[in-house]
Amino acid sequence: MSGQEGTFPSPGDAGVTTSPGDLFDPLCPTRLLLDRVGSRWTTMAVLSLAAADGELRFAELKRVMAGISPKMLAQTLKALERDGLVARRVEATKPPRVHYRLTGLGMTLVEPLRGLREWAERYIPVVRDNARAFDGTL
Amino acid sequence: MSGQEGTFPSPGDAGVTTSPGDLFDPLCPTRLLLDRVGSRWTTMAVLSLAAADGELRFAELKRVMAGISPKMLAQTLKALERDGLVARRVEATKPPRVHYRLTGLGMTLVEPLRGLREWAERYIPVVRDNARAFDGTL
DNA sequence: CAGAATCCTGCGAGATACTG
DNA sequence: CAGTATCTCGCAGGATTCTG
Repeated sequence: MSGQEGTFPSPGDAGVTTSPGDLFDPLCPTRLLLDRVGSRWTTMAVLSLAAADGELRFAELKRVMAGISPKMLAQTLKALERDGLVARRVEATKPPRVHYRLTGLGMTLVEPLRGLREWAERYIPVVRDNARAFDGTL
Repeated sequence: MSGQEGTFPSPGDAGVTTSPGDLFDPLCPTRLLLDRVGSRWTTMAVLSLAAADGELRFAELKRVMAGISPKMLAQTLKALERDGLVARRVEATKPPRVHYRLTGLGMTLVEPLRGLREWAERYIPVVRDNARAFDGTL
């Protein structure tokens, strides 16, 4: 767990692929992203940490992300840490306290996510109406 | 296959909150969005249709979305049509031709998606490096 | 408190074959 | 060509229990 923290890219280096069909390719960036962010828990964890605007402990996250099992939380956090999106800080007290926060990299993900979320809040009601209408006329 | 509500032991708090924690709530817009767009195929379909900038036929989509089974394609398209994101046009020829295109609503989704995609193309390499480094120092 | 280990289950999703 | 119908299997993900 060395410094995957400050490991920022040269913003200049470009994408690998640009055609959408490559989503099928396991190496396609967008596919890789979806493999991670496609999960509810991952997204929720990032959004929760972003909302906290600082650190949250395991139990706090567990409370905020109502309904998540400790297993899934640990798993989700580990994946995020592995990817360098979340940083883990252990306080070596007798009952250990572990704090999680978004890394700089993790924070860059918040904006695109917010875009999705804004879309959802604006249009999902329409989508629900569509779906109901569609079902009604079946 | 109509309503899938009630699967959750909704906790006592009946909140109309907008905090990210609501992703747990089956009614949360963002959750609903993730349930749809979280899937690779759905995203790929929208992106493919957006890239085509017009209509695509079933077989064309099948070709573009390499590797998808007819079942998954039909399923994905039906869901998108149900949500009003994609429009279906049937040409009643002897071998029927069916065309799909994004609706106006569907097009509004492209931008947020593009945001995600740009993030992916810029940062996924970093993420991969982080993951490899993380695994290496395990 | 933070997590690891274990068991169990539903259904997401692929492959295949068939029909209008 | 544009789908539907079936079967199967993997594994995500929930509940539960245990430990440092």
